[in-house]
Amino acid sequence: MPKSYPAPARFPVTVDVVALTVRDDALNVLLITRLIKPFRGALALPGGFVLAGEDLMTAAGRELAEETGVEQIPGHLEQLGSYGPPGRDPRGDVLTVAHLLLAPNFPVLSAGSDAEHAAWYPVSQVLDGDLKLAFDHERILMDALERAKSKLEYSPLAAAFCGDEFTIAQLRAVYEAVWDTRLDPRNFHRKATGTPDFLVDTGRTTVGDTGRPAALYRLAEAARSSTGQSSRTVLNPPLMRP
Amino acid sequence: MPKSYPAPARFPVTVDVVALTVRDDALNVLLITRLIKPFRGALALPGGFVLAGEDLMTAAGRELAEETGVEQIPGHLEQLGSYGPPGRDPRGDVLTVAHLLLAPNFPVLSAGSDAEHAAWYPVSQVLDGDLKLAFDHERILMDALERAKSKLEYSPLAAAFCGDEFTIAQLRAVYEAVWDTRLDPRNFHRKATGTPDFLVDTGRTTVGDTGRPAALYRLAEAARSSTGQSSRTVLNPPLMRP
DNA sequence: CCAAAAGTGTTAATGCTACACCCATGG
DNA sequence: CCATGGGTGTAGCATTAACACTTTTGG
Repeated sequence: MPKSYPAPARFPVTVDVVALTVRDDALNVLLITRLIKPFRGALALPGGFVLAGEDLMTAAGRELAEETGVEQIPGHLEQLGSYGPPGRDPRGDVLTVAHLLLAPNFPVLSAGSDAEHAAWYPVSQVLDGDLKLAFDHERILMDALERAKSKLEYSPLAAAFCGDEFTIAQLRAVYEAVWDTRLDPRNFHRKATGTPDFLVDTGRTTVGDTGRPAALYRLAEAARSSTGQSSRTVLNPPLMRP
Repeated sequence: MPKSYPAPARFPVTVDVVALTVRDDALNVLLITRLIKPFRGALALPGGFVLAGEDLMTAAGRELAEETGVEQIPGHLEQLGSYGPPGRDPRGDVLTVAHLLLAPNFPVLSAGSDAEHAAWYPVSQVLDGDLKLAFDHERILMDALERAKSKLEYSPLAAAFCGDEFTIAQLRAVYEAVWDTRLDPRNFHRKATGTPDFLVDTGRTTVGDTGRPAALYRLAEAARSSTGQSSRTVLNPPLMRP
């Protein structure tokens, strides 16, 4: 921070959140319909301005909560990267710090007309060009998707898409949705259960479903704590995309 | 960017650069000695304020050039992540966007007394606690190290530490320095040369060195273009840390 | 010829893919 | 007892780690 001659410019800083979940075996992203000035009526990532003295992660969680009506956001939140400032907001130089949320399929409150309307949209519709996003949010979404895909390979974060307890098949559905591939159920089962420090058997099973009941698993403690921005690979060997 | 009621705070934004290189088989980081107010006399990462209308990556390159005296920075520059704002700068809320430079061992101009003095320092000295860094720069360095380590596994970026042409042994020295391990020269050779779209033989060899001359390689074109923030793994299968 | 570093061959262990097969439940 | 999905076994193939060995230079 030296060289003080050029006046240190000050920038408005926003946080945006790419919230991903798996619904009906498809990857979905949380989008809001903008009600105000730039890109009014268009779809955009939820987000908003960082307040003075506020932590980035806190701001991301707060904005998400405000716009979905959910107090406690479930899942795994991490920083994705920063974009801008120049040329991404018609109002001027705005720096945005994008975040990535991997979450179970939580219900979004259909807010009243005075708030932004938030809803889940299949990612495929954005990729197909059926849905256009405001600002540079499509680029941010692309980066988020790539990050999510690669995270599943070497981290236990697929479980962040599931609830506290889940079956191997549900976990496999996450991989299949995010990677957009089919995986062999038998081999996936072995690899998931055979990976050390990944899953623990709760001893309980599903009931009432068709077919044989599936064992319920929980994330291992060692895997739970991999919450820091930089944490060493837990999945060893990694699960690789075909 | 909705909910305009809380006045959008404006933040000074800085870019910091973690420049890493390999010198004498050890990983080194570029640090400056601060000449001004906060943490005066302490070591810090090179960096400075982003100017209005300036791109983040451009700002990082500019600051690095200003503080090292080198016009064209060689190597691979990418964004690492953003830190703050609260509680990291005694002067107030400052947001910093950290960057990571993987570069060959380029000479740093010992600047005159009116500029910050930049020099390479062994990373091990920082890790051992022999060197203390200003602000939260030690944390940023830690994140950078983890990023660099994991990048070597699945990307061809180890070559960014070498010049345009290099031997397999030089490339191996990079892996050994960054990962702080020893690798079997024979197996490494096969893996590096056998990985598709990674290295191309220039047909030329080293001369004058002790022992058998080594073949000189260059990064393959396909690997060169993996400059985007999100680019699919090129090294397949990855080189894994022992 | 010797030392030193580059590069190749070989083998045993491991891991992965594909698929046959059995298990446990609901209807 | 049949359909449906959960879960296990296994054979063939690919990859790896460890190390013996050959090659090519300088002294």
